[in-house]
Amino acid sequence: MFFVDVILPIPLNQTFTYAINKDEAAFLKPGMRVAVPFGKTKIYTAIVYQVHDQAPSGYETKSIDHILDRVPIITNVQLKHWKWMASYYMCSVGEVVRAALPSAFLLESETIVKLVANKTIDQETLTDDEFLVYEALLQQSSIHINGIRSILDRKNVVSVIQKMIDKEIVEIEETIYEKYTPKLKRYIKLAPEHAAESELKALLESLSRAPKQREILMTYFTLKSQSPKPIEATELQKNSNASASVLKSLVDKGIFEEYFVQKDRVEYSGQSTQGIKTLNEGQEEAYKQIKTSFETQNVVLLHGVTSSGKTEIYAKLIEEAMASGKQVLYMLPEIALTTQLIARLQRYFGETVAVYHSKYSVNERVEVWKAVLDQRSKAQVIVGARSSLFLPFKNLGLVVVDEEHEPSFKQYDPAPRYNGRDSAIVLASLHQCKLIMGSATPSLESYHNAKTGKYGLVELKKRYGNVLMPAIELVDIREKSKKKLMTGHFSDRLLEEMREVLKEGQQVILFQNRRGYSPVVECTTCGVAPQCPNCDVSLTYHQYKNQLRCHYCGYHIAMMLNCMACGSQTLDTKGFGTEQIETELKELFPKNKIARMDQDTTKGKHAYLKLIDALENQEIDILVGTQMLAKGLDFRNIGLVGVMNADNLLHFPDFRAHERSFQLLQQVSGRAGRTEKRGKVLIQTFNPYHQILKQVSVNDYEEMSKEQLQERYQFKYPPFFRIIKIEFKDKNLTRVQNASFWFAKALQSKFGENILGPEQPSVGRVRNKFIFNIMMKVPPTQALEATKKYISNVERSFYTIKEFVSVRVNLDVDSY
DNA sequence: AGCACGCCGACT
DNA sequence: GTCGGCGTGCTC
Repeated sequence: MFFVDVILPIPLNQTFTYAINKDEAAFLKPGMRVAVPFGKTKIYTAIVYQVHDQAPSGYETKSIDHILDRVPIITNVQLKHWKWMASYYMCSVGEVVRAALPSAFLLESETIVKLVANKTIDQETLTDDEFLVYEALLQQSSIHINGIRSILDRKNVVSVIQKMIDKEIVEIEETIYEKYTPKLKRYIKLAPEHAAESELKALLESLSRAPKQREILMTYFTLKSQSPKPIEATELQKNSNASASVLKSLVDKGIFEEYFVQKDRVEYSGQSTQGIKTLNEGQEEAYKQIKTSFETQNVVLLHGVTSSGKTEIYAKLIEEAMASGKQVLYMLPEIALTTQLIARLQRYFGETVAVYHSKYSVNERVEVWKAVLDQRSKAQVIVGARSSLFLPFKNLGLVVVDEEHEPSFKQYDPAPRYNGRDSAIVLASLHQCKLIMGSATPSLESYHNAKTGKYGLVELKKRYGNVLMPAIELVDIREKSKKKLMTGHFSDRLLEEMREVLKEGQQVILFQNRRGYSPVVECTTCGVAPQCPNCDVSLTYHQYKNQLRCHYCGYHIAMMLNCMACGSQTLDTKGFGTEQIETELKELFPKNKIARMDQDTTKGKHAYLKLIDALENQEIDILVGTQMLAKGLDFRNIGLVGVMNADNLLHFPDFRAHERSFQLLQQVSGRAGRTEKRGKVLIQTFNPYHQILKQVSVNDYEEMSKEQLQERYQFKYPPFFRIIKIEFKDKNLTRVQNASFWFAKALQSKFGENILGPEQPSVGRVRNKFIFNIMMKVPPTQALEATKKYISNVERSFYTIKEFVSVRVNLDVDSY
């Protein structure tokens, strides 16, 4: 008897054991997929973890349904890495698998309904619903359960089908189908019986009365003589100017044969068009330092000011890793925002660059996966967002983590709540390769790690081409408004500078942070603001659709005319988002072209690119935008960057608010003046004496980090203490309250004052579920393993309490 | 997490 | 009297 332990993509922290026969046992290897029955009805895709002959006790094993792969699609290193992630981030391996595999690899069974064969049915005995199903099945032979839902136009169709099963009219079947459909290219060749030279003349004569077909045939021979490569159907059609039907008739006649070859979607057909730029002196020096550092360190932090040319240094390192035939992973925070960078890498490395991230279609992702697995040269360099670290690398030679400080490397909502940068470090160590991370404003954790010798540290303080850092000026808008020098949200200084820059034909970027400060609608009579019915937040106003929307659950309604509370028509849009700035700008600068970049205007697939292009082609004079503007955009002609209001950044209730503000302001400032002319940055604030703003204005990262790290130390925050967040969710307020207090008490008995809360977060209810959080600070001396184990134990006894079984507990390790 | 089983209120 | 609400418990 043989058995296989498999991992199922579900949040249960265990493997499941199935029976297999001897042949299967010899064939199955860890990392292959099998389809297994699970529970009463479902069939799931599972990952083989190990094959053995130890019969489990205590339950009957089921047999596997069938094998889905011929070779493992997951490597042993991946399984190791995923196990580490599951244990470090306190989730099940199944949850990691779910996040890691392209969904096309994880098929689930679907219920299919069919008529029972050869049965006469007395239609009189059917109810209306049953008749509809019956009639539909006469047409289509089998229907998907969702299809029946739409036929009957109701959600609960199971009972109807159950009745029909009882009456023996229909039967059901669980089938899994392959979601992945490789894209095929159609090729044409001459049928073998006509291939002989002697046949040719006869063939052409036979077509004398079909000039179009003859034409195609002639074109075929022309193409064939030009190059020996296979001839594509579309190519043939295009060259002979024929329609698809003419070609088809030749195929039907048996003169041509068509055949299909799998085409890979993800290909960049271009060659590398230019070598890597020669490094300048500063870059060369940094490069050498990195190399030296790599001799003793596995991780090196490259701290280089904005526009200092970090990418070229990465490129040089990548080139080197590639030269020894190794794979390279280049991780970025938000791939959609970096088309510029991808284009650059493709110029350097041509078709060896493949892009991978969650917004690609499932099929594209499967193809990249397979290309990496087979170590194909066209996926030697992978550029991707955090999920690209799940790819099946076999021969990883270098990992680059660009914009290392970006918060979007952390996944918050569904488990695994992992940090892409940190997980990449573990990945690199499993592959015994080096990792270079870079940023203009490193995260304090990484900087601290570098300063204390855990990572190597290389600094690059000069901008490329010795362009000067922009001049940063703080504008006190409290004083300005006292002196009546504000026009809407614009100070006289900002307007002055804008006019100046525009006059010189340069462009302006205005930055309006939205987080925590949205355009809320309020009634000026009774002071009531419309709330989301499902979440504890005010709805925000979206001008371009004239809607009120909830950022948390997506709820939206049309903007009302009358206040819902008092009925008066005195609703006013308060606060100021990008829309309002845009409106003001249109009045202030009627002659200039103004555009806006935020979640609203970049919804469509290419909307973002269009905006970037327009900005690059100088079709936009002033661009107003949110956070998005801060991320790695490289424009030549920005003379001025204006920050509308720096205060709402600084006052965000989070221990990282100061660090984040510094990073954001520094990054936005970096958009200004990337050419010879020195750029200018104006930061409007109510509090120009704030430490962080002063540090931003003189570019003093060093001072900022020193001061912030001191505070972190004093208040027991990372990088000195770890933070584990425990989140409780339930639709009953009292229940979550009780649950979180119970949990906190259990932890306090062991960890005392290092347990904070429970507290209701600033948005206390989302999608009709109430939320409470406990924060746990883990001192550096406290063993992390043991701490996690303790939490798990508390969680286990927590769930034995009846009242709490419905409460969801989410653990978030390093929740920052 | 799903998903089926099972026990109580509002309709034919 | 049924339908269908969601509490409870299990999945190799």
